[in-house]
Parts: sequence; C-alpha cells; structure tokens
Amino acid sequence: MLLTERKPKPAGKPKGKAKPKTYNPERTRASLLKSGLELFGNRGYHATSVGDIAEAAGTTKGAFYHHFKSKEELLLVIHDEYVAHQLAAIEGVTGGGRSASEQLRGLVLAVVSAVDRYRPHVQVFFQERRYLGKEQLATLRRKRDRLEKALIDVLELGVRNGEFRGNLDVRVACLGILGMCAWTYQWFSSAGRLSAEQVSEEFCRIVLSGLQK
Amino acid sequence: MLLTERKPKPAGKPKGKAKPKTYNPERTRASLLKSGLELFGNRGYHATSVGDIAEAAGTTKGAFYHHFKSKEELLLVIHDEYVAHQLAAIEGVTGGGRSASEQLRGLVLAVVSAVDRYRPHVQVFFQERRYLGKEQLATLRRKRDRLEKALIDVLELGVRNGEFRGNLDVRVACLGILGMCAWTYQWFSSAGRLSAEQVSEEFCRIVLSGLQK
DNA sequence: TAAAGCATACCGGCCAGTTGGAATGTTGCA
DNA sequence: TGCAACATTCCAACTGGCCGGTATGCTTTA
Repeated sequence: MLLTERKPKPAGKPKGKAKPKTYNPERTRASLLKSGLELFGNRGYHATSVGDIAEAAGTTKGAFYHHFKSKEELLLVIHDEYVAHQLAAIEGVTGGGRSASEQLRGLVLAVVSAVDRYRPHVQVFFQERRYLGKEQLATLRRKRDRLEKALIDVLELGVRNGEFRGNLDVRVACLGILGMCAWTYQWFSSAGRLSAEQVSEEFCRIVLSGLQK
Repeated sequence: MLLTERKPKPAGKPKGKAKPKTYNPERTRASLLKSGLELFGNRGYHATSVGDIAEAAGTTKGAFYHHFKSKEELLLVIHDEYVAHQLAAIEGVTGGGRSASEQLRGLVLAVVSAVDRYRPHVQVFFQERRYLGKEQLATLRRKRDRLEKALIDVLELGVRNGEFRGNLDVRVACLGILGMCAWTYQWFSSAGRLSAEQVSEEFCRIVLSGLQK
C-alpha cells in the first residue's frame, strides 16, 4: 500500500511564472550523458551513484532509468562515442601514398588531439573500461586494437621501405609511442604552455630523430 | 540483545587434527595486505569490499580492522610501499659522474623494472590513488614528483653538456618518456617475448637515436 | 592476569533498480 | 477541427541487499 500523498499544488501563490514544464527528451538525455561523463571521469564509476548523475543533470533517477536501462549502459555509450571518434580519426591519416613518417605524425597528432578534445571520454576510457561487461569489453578491445594495428602497419612500412632502421622492434616501438601519447591524458592541459599540435610535434621529433644530436 | 549462540564445538569427532589454532599476527597482516593489493589491482578499490579482502586472506573483517584502522589506510600502505621502492631505485642510478645518456638508461630501466616486479602496486598506484584522502594524495604527489625532477635534471644536464640537442623541450620530453615507460603496466608481461631489460633497452634506442637511420 | 589477536553479530546508511502513477505529447477517427 | 485513446516522459516513494565500521566477548600469548 502506498501512502503517497501528492503535493497539494501550492495554490496559494498564483504568481511566479507557473513554469510551463515542457518535455524535451533529447535535452534530458544529453544532460544525463554529460553529467555521467564528468562524474565518471572525476570520481570514478563506482564512486558515482545514479542519483548523483541525475541530480547533476537537474533531473531524477526516474528520468535516468527512462533513458538508460542501467548504469552500465551509460558507461558503454560513453565508450562507444569515444572509440567511434578515434577510429574515424585514424581513417583520416593512414593509407594513401604518404610516407611512413608522415603517417606516423598523423597518428600521433590524432591521439594527442583526442586527449585534448575528448578529455573526459579518454579519462573514462582509460580508468573505467574494466567495469564494462565481459563481451562488451571484448568488442571494445577489438575496435581499440585497430589503432595498434594501424600504428604497427605504419612502422612496418617504414622498415620495409628503408625510412626506419632495420633492427627496430616494431611491437615495442608501437606500444612505446602509444604510451607516450596516451599518457598525455595525465598531464596535458589545453590551457597550458603548449598546444596539442606542439606537443605531438615534439613527440615526433623525439621518436623520429631521437634526443642526441 | 545479542542472540549469539556459540558454535557448540563439534565434539563428535575427536579425529582430524584438532587444528592447533595458533596466532601469527605478522602473517595475518601480510595476508591481508597481499589480498588487498591483488583485489584492488584487479577489481578496483570501490569494487572491493573489506569482506572480500578478509575472505581472500582466509580470515575475517574483525582481523582486518584489528590490523588496519580503515579500508583507506590499507590503500595508503600499499602506495607507500611502492613509492618507497621507486624512490630508492632512483637514488641508485642518478648523480655520480655518469653521462646523461647513462643516467637516462638507468631511469628508464628502473621504471620498467618496477612495473615488472611491482606490477600490482603499480596498477593500484595508477588507478586508485585518487581515492586517497586529500593531504595524503598531496604528500604522495610530492614524493612522486621527485621522479619527474630526476628525469628533468638528467635531460637538462644532457642539453647543457652537449649530449642532447639544444632545441629539446625538456618538460615534454620528460613526460613523454615517463609515459612510454609507465604505460608498460598496461601491456608488459614478464612471461612475454621480451624481458624488462630488453624492453627498456629498445625504449632507450628509440628516444636516444630515434627511429630513422 | 593483562594485553593482543581474532571472530561473530550487528547497525546505519547508501545505492541500483522497480513500481505506480501523473503530466505531457501524439495519433487516429468522427 | 475536436477529442478520445494511446504513448512518451518524467517523478517520488519504496525495496532488498550490500558495505564500512563498531561492539562485544572469546581465545591465545607474554
């Protein structure tokens, strides 16, 4: 038995806008997504409650569960957004007749730029992905692997056509470069001394020509 | 009112060892630490309950709270262990009359080796440190900064004495190299194709001499 | 015998998800 | 066009379970 007692409608005060209270589902959903993104990024998935997200979005748990079937689904949506962007960015810079060095520059810039412009997504991706379900994690991983694959292809191309040294360990180089770029999510700030372009430029100088004169 | 009913001591079976049930505080504490380390690393801090840790250590919550004053304290102890090791390792390879390249090799090897031998600690450090209290996080950060400082010193030395290029952006190089090394915690396995020494060797080749011939 | 080590039961609070409607929006049909 | 039926969007209260931490007392040790 519900003892619910409806708010008796504050009829006393006819003044005060009377708020038209209109529905705007897309806006609500977008708000929830944005709040979830920020809270997951800042506090972490498990330290963020659905109530927190709803409140930050200016709505309620009810609305949340109308738009997402679970907390985990929201996490998945966030990941999908990011990975989709990342894959598209890769497409744009690989292949074609470009040299290995050129393509490498493109990839490095793509990753660092993604950190710049998708920071909250990236944060969530690197820190919370393990809380996704098993098979969802697997499909995510498969997509993510395409980035590694692209980088490895470029490095192998460089070795084959003589641009890069023959004794290069392609796998280690790939993971090393990726780490260098990915790690920017820990320290890079677009308000800082250097832009994403400048940072990736310096990264390329280091890995291509090295530190020594 | 406690309705506790003591286990009536299975007097029926005098056989079966009769388990001497001896106390061993250090061992218990070590077990709790180890279990906490693994669970925090694998599942994350908030996804791990104190009950889980106690169970994995073969004991109970009571024992846990006898040895640690809170869940967060355990997290702090884990971090302290790791940072202490890391700082000691740095001491060993910097300073002295060695060249910048030599010292750089030492630092890179130190970080990658730490990932190899302290993997769970490193995992926890990179993924769970934000759940520490504010001022504890601050002191941790201060210690951790010494690693960055050491690397920057080495790079500056190299620029000053002509080993490295003069147009090097020392800060970006520092963070890039650190990222490259730190990221190994995501992929390196001591059971894999290469040892930690070999990986750090290749890393040094890349950053020192670059990819190109 | 006092203290340390440990176990069991318990508590208050939080939290993911559900339920039953109420308010708003849409569609089909006269 | 008008309006009745239906669908969508959202809300507040509720539920069942878990979790960090505590209280209390038994057992071992010094």
